[in-house]
Amino acid sequence: MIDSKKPGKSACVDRCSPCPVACSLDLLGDKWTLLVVRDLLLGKTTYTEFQQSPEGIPSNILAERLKRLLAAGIVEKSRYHERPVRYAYHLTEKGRDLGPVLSALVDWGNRHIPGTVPRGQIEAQALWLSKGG
Amino acid sequence: MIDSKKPGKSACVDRCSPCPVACSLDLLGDKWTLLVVRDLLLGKTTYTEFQQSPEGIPSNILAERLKRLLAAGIVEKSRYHERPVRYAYHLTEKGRDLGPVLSALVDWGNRHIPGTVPRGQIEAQALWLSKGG
DNA sequence: TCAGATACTTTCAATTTACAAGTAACTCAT
DNA sequence: ATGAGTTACTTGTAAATTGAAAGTATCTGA
Repeated sequence: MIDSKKPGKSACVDRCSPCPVACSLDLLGDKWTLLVVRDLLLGKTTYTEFQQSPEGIPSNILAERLKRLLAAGIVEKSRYHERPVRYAYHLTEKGRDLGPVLSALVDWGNRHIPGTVPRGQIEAQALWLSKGG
Repeated sequence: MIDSKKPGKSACVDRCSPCPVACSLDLLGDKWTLLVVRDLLLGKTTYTEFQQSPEGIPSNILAERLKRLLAAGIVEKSRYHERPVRYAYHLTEKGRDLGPVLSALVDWGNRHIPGTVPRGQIEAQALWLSKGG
């Protein structure tokens, strides 16, 4: 493993609210971060795989988000191949614990946004959804 | 009720991904939107109440987010008093269905961000959490 | 008539994002 | 051994979004 997290005794960095929702959103509240987590939960591991997702995350944003998730202890990075150097990203336990959040978003989207691919079809690909909700 | 939603046959406006997570995040994926939903779930109803939350949402952002939530059919607005005109915002069923998403964020925050106020203490104020998770 | 409350809107500097292109290290085919 | 291709990024820059502050409109009550 290459990067590590700092324990940090107290909570909310940006906003200094005591609310767990506010604190979580400081880290996760944007259009891209949870999509990277989704990809990781779906079993993707490399920079290129994340880039190839249908939403088309910009490269600089992806790099920045991976750094933040790494710093937050939500993902970890490892070299899975030397010469040429290749990296794999994986969720930590903290990251896997976001399963229920993603799961709730899938359910809400399925119920209220017509045309979204149903939970069952995602389940076929993913491991987390079966136990996530 | 003052504003209304358009049904709209298909789904994802911005990104045109079929993923329910991506579509949900197009609407909800930022630092403030879900905090307004949280306040609504906690029983707050007026513009001023939202502004008074400890996170201190900027006034222009609040106005814009309320418009978006209104347009998306997540909240509805009503006059609860004439002369002086006073407005109350409430969640629609679509909005109340975000309860599990917020609930999952509370659980994740409580588990992984030290110093956040525990679910039990929020439950005391809110109705949604007891059945939301 | 004048301070105070509610519900916003406007202005503008600063930050963030998106898009495109570039870089560095290495492989493999010719 | 040269040159195209792959992976994993970084850099530059224009455009969009945000944040902080101030302003506007309407009404109340002293």
